[in-house]
Amino acid sequence: MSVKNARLQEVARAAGVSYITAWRALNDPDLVSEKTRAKVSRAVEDTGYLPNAVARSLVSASSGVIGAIVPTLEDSIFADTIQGVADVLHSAGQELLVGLSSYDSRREAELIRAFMGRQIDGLILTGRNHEADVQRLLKSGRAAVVEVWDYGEPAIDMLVGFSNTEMARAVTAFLCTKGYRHIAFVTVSGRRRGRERLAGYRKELAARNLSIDPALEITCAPTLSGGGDALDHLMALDRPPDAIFFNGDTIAIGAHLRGRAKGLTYPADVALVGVHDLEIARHVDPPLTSVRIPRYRIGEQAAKLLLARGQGKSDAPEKQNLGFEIVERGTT
Amino acid sequence: MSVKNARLQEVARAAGVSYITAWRALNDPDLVSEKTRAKVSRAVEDTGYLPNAVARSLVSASSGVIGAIVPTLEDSIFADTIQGVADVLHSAGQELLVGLSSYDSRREAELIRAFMGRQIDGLILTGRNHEADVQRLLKSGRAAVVEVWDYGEPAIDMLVGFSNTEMARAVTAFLCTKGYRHIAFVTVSGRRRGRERLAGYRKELAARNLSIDPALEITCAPTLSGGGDALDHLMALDRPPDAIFFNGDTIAIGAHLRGRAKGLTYPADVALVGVHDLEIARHVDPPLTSVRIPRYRIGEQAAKLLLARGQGKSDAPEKQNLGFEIVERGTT
DNA sequence: TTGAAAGCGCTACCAT
DNA sequence: ATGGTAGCGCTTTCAA
Repeated sequence: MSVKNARLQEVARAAGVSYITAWRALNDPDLVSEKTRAKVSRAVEDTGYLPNAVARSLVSASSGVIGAIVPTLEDSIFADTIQGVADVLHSAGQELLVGLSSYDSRREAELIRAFMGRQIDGLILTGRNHEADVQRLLKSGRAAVVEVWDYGEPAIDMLVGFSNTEMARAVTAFLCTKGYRHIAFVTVSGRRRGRERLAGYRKELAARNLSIDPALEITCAPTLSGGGDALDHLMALDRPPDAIFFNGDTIAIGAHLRGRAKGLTYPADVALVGVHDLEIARHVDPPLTSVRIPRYRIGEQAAKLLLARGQGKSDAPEKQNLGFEIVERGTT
Repeated sequence: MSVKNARLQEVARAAGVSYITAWRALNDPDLVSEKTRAKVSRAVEDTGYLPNAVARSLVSASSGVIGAIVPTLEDSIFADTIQGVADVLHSAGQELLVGLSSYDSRREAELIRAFMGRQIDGLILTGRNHEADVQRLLKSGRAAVVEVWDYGEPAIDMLVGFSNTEMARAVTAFLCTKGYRHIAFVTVSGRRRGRERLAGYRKELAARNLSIDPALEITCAPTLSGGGDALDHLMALDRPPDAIFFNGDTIAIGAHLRGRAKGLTYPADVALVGVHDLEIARHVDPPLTSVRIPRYRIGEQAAKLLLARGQGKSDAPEKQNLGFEIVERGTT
């Protein structure tokens, strides 16, 4: 059963040509006569030869592999980004090594080291917060690095995303403009991005001289139920919010459905905003106001930057702020 | 900026020991004196040495990498399986190469060849339908293979999943038992799994002497809107169905929301069943009857089989039927 | 406990 | 148009 792969040497023997000729027939066919080429490709068929990309990587010091590290694939958010990366890499014949950090920067660091040891050509990292130990490695230039999802300073090298702080400010400003004054902010526990957005929310309230009420800043589980629970909690306060900014559509939709079941009306009883603009946001009743984030494009662009860098097209650090868009619907 | 990685030779020099001693200090530390070990690990620090896993793979003929090919990450279905795979592999220090086939078996074949050329230790494939050209390669034993998601015959080697045909039969039988007699089946266009399930649905209807009405077998887009459109279409028929079996919760939920907006009542006007038991199924009103599929566990088990095979723990083909469970809720 | 050297399969540079 | 060979960085076998 377990058969060792034929090497190019075997192919050459089977074709009755020298090793180097067989090599050229495959890698530089113009330098080889028609007849020889035919013999070699028959021999390839017969032997079931498949080039050993590991040996190639060793000598060429470039692996044709890109690494991408995201926190999780369990919500579709980062999965969409990975899909974008994979689609671009496929067209360039590059492979994709995926690492899941579970929002743990130590685990991320392990993955970075493991990937670097495999001579990856490029690395895509989620966020700009990485363990101190790996900073030197990341900046060593052994692999091109793109940080994604969080546009800001400082960056290791290339950067593709949008500003979380700006986004949270913009949403808060939007709600204020609509007349809401007592705005809650709900985030998923233990995630850094939530903290950055919280800062934006606070900044905007401060800029408008609105008070920051700690009772309105809460966390919940990253599920529909979690969002529902957050809504229950907030609406039971002595002074419930008139608007709730959910840091994610999943929890926003969870709240929406829970509230509807309890007889709440949006936005009369309370206004709701989510983030990500998942398809479901358009399909609940009333549809959910949300923020469109270019999840797939972030991945696409990151991969394109890596490919361009690989071809030496650019050596200057590239930074792309892809922005976001508030999509106003019935819940506000 | 771009600095070449230190080789073990440099480390040895910096530590003032021979190459092989440095090697042993890192890979077989018991064979080396305490003092030497300390010197070497200091030298590793100083040089920023990171072992070259590519060179290791070349000589050891084993890469420490597993490949997994799924159709897409765009619905969370396969993303959950990948997450399961990654979680298991992480604990074993193996890396994960991900390939997305877009439901295209030629693209899958390309990915298989590319992955095999990289000397992967194991390969996880979605489904049992693979291009003829790669069958030989898959059976060559160069990498351990697990097919996932579709339990049945024949299999290349190992197998983890559940029977699509049985699942569709069981759902159809469940609906018949509840008294429904005019059951529609909605599947997403162009996906093989849908066809297998269609066969199960037909088989069960035939077994009960219920007529198979081609007008009730339709396809739709893989979105909430697609499901809504399917509902509209079916309910506008001269003789609309009394129950609809949606091959996926996304389209089922889309139909559910569309129907509610039009004033339909479930199950009085029509019964709905989905597949996958996404969290949202429990949160719509009335909650959606669905089929629980062990998506994450499929990935976990597949990875575990691969690891066990790698350690030579088993060489017999392993097949695991993880089953499914109909979760009855308010829409039936 | 330490050392020397062959070789994994390929690419690239030297030839003829 | 075809051929020989050094060497990528590591693991492993044989020796001391």
